[in-house]
Amino acid sequence: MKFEAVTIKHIAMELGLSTSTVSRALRDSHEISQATKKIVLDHAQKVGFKPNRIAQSLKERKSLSIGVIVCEIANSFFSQVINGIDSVAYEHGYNVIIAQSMESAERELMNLEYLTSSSIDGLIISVSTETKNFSYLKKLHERGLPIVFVDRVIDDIETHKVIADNYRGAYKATKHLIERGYKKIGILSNNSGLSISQERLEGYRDALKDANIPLRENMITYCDHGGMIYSEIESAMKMLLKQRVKPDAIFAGSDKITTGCLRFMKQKNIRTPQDLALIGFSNTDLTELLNPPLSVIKQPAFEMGQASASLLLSLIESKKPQNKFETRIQSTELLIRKST
Amino acid sequence: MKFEAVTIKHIAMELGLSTSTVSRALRDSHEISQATKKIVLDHAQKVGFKPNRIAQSLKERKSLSIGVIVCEIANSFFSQVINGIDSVAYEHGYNVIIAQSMESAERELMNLEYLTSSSIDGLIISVSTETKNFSYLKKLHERGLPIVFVDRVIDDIETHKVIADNYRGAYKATKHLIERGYKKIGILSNNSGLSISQERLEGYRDALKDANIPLRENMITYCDHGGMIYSEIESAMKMLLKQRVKPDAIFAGSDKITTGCLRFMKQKNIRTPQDLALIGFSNTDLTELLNPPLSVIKQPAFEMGQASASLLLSLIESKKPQNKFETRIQSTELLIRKST
DNA sequence: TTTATTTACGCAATCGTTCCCGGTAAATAC
DNA sequence: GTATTTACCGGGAACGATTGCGTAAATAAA
Repeated sequence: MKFEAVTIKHIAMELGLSTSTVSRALRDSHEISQATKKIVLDHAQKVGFKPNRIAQSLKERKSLSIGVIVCEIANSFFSQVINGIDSVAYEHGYNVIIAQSMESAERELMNLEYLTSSSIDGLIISVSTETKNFSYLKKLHERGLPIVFVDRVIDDIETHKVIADNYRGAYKATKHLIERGYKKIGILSNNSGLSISQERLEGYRDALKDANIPLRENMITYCDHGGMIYSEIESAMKMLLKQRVKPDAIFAGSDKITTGCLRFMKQKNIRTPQDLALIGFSNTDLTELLNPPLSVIKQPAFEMGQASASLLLSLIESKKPQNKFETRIQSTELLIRKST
Repeated sequence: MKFEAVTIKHIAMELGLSTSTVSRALRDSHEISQATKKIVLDHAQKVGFKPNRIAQSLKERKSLSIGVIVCEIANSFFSQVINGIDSVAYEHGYNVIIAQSMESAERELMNLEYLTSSSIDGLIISVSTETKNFSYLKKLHERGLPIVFVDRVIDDIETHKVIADNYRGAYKATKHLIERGYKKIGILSNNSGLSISQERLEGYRDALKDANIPLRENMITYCDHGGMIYSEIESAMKMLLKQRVKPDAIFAGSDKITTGCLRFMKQKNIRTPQDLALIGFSNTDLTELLNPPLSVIKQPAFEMGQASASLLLSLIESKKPQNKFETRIQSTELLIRKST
């Protein structure tokens, strides 16, 4: 099935003009008389002419579309980020092409190759938990592809980055637990390779230190797939709970891990917060409706998406290569509810 | 900033061949000798040649990308649908370009114009609650743009449609409430213009009829923006509760309405299910963790996305214009929990 | 009246691929 | 030894829009 569109050539033929005149008239060039412009514009309107963006892209050597790679769309945090990206991109006439890595480095690489086959002007990416080899990304960056990292960043690559204040978020959450009297705080961290994990762990560590609570290494567990697989949360929790000194509170390192943790506790009939308190990073707007209403650290996901899109667009539209890059750190919000 | 890519022309120059030979070698044409093919392929591999999709699109007159318009990405149902679409599209080498209507007919139209300016090969759309005028969509369809409707369909336009079994879902939910002893069942329907609303309302009506419970028209309320605005849920609930015959159960017509309803009940200290039972359509995977765990009708969102994508691709890739269209009705799942 | 300048438009190249036509050599058939 | 086929490759025209350059006519300046 073909969708036959009206082209500039058709208009030129029908009006007995050249394609250049039509093109210029449509772009309101000063080289075309008002009379001709009117004729062209009216006719274009009548036949419903829409410039072919593909042809424009080829000519202008840009596609007016940006690629976005996240681990999963159906994740409240990332869907909000995408929402923010979309809002800014749309205003500037850019398309947003979305791809999901599903936390797989292999799928991420495939998406990367796919998106960059000359069809995107820039990339916003939040790397997968599995990603250890950044060489392809680095090569793309060196070859001049504008890239902005959001949430999960890579230190090695110098470009704009947009993150939540993970350190302070984790610090505040841990401090809050301590103030509530919890001293044995277990942590279910995301994959240890991720920037967010390291920052959040650091906030946790410092909050304990500042409260003079000794850090127990066996209170720290990792969910290598970011909670994508429920069993890893299960085994992390089991590990924490079978120790001689059991935790009295849990700090969860991501959206999926937080809700997964609650699911585990419910299954095992562990009461919250009486038996075990729970706080975690989360961006679902349902947390206050949960049982118990969950204390969470909420990230400004929508704003992060907006920021990364506008940074990317500035990169794309700047004439000369940039070398001054910024890392935007957006503050998190601590919402205290019944679970702590 | 430009991102200089290797072209077929570069390879031709460096190898002392013509562009046609290189192109044919890369496409494994029988007109090229094995030796030449190997030389070209090796060199292309070495310099990291990626065909320019924009140029291919222009030449082949197709963009290998499909447009998706939903009301909101950050909605569990639609993000799952998109996930399904993405999975199929990706396998077939298609890009997915996503746009959000935010339940606004105006934004929907803008998205439509934008996506169809020759840059998409087909469209998957779930119309907004506000959409009353389908003429633009119809015109596009008549001009040959392959379109598949998902979830919220338009009867007037004959093409493939993918929906959940809204009628049976609503019927089962209502029947379940009746079996539990609830007889005064209020309904918070989505916008009355939507196909899903009508189908769900019909299921509700028939279930009451089959149980010989008289239908009270004042038990039916509408949320015109699909729960996008919390206040409409609030006023609908207030309306239901101030009647002389108050409902003893609520059936909510969409994801946002269901959780909004629970939010309202929590705010007003209405106990569920003692004071008021609640069941609704919802696709969040958190419903069992809510307080109380929510009984819901769950739609096969991911599968619906997959189905609509494969139907669209079949439409796109069929040589001749189709005139046999199917409406795929996928069954819903009734999950009974504590709220009823 | 002659020359310079402006106005308004057409020609043709370009972006990167693909593909229809050829063309030339070697290989085979007659 | 000629005719025909086969294998292999290049030239060049598309796809649709943009734009530098050239040029006729119209106007202004000399």
